[in-house]
Amino acid sequence: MSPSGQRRISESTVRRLSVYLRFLRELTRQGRELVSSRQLARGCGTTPAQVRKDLSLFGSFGKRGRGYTVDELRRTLEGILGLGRRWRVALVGVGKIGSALLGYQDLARRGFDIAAAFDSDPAKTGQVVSGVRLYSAERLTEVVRMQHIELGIIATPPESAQAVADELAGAGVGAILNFAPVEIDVPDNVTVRTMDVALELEGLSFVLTSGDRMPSRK
Amino acid sequence: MSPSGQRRISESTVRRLSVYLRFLRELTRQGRELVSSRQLARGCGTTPAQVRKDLSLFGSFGKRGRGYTVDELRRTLEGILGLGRRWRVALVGVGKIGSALLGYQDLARRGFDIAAAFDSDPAKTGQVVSGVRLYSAERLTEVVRMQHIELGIIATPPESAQAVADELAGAGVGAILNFAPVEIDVPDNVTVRTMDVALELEGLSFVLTSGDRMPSRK
DNA sequence: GGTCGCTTGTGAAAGGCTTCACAAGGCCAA
DNA sequence: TTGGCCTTGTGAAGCCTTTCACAAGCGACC
Ligand SMILES: NC(=O)c1ccc[n+]([C@@H]2O[C@H](COP(=O)([O-])OP(=O)(O)OC[C@H]3O[C@@H](n4cnc5c(N)ncnc54)[C@H](O)[C@@H]3O)[C@@H](O)[C@H]2O)c1
Ligand SMILES: NC(=O)c1ccc[n+]([C@@H]2O[C@H](COP(=O)([O-])OP(=O)(O)OC[C@H]3O[C@@H](n4cnc5c(N)ncnc54)[C@H](O)[C@@H]3O)[C@@H](O)[C@H]2O)c1
Repeated sequence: MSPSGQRRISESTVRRLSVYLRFLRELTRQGRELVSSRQLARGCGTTPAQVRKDLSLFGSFGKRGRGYTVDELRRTLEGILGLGRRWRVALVGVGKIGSALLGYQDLARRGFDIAAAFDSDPAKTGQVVSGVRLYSAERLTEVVRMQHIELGIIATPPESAQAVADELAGAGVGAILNFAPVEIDVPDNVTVRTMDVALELEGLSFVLTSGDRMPSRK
Repeated sequence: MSPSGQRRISESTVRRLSVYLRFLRELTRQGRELVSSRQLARGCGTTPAQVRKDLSLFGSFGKRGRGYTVDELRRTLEGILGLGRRWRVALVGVGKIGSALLGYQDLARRGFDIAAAFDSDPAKTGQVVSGVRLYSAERLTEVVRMQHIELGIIATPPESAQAVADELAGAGVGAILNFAPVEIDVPDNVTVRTMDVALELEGLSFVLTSGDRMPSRK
């Protein structure tokens, strides 16, 4: 899929590719057949040149004078992002946010199956919620290994997050999405991304405060 | 707080400032008094030079040979980020994720009070959940104006997100945190940040796929 | 007071990302 | 076939961010 083996792709490019993909899926639903870099840019909050540059890092997918075939580009992006398969995900911590995620169908729609959930609260284990079995946290390593789970989501209180991350990493998980508002350390062969709601709000607070109702963003 | 009026501060800097702040609060809880740029960097996943450069955009807060005073730097960052006050937030959409957010105490702890929540489902309105009154979505503009709410959180299905954003913007909200996995358009005087869980997972999928599972260990 | 070890603040260099600008190519109508 | 119009793909330029490297400042101890 990527033409020249090892080009370093920036995180911002990858993020934009995901946004393009999200938009392309919407266009597919709408039955649109072709899309230009300009339209893509408009729908994704970026510029046409940026769209073309992002895509050109992986190959030539468009037709001059015409644009891109929605369906073809969608499949191409899925390939680039590694979405030509389904991913098995472990959810750790089935409290308020964990339960919401368990019932969140968009994850499965986009290729991520929560294969098992874990909680340290004995009252919760054993249940099946949204079709997912809830295991005791003690069985994490065992079940993750058995089910060849490659992604983990941490939805426990911050105090437990590091310990959970250690266990996920030890069990062979390659990447972790962390909802606990703390920085966590993992070995170099594991990737962590932290989503912190209040931190995002703080960013908005800064924008409103330093106040220059800025030229928006691109 | 910012020494020279209008320097443009990048989004990545602001994000790191929030991370530093989060870490400083933890150090405060631990009773630490001083912290160096190196320790800050270690705890926040960045480099000492980056920490110093970020802070230097706003002034000189440390003491050579010693480091930074935890408490002082914490308050300084709160000031820079506009957290020297509390923010009133409207939550729109009280479903699975909206309910989780209503019960999420970290928001209030970090300065963001959900002052009102809105849902289009008549069965939900009128209730008080986690101390927050649930209004009919029809009253959004009215209540947002009345209560001088400046921030909005969108937690409705993606189909409604744009309409809700329009209404929030029209009601005077200056910034929006959007949980619906769609790009939304707003006037230039409004800032939107979208949090898309599956999009983050896609980023992890890319990393695992393009897979130079790094040389890792030393 | 003087020396030593440590850390900040900051110009300058390096590196990376985005924007520009345009040649090349596709489509269509005449 | 030709001309007009449109869009891609891409080197190069421009801009921005990160990293480097070091003078200067601080505290401690002799
Ligand atoms: N509630 C929200 O809307 C929200 C939003 C974003 C992030 N978060 C973060 O997500 C995390 C969970 O928040 P919550 O509101 O769902 O809390 P919660 O208390 O409702 O749920 C936490 C769950 O984790 C379980 N748990 C605790 N330690 C565990 C361990 N070691 N292993 C397995 N399970 C364990 C608990 O039994 C509980 O069920 C927190 O870090 C919070 O900051 C919450
Ligand atoms: N469930 C999750 O874990 C999760 C996580 C991240 C993002 N999201 C996103 O958050 C949004 C909500 O997801 P959910 O799972 O909570 O769905 P949900 O169906 O449980 O809740 C949606 C709520 O929004 C209300 N609503 C619909 N239209 C409205 C309108 N115009 N005004 C006010 N309220 C309206 C509905 O009555 C319902 O209560 C979706 O966009 C989803 O993609 C969900």
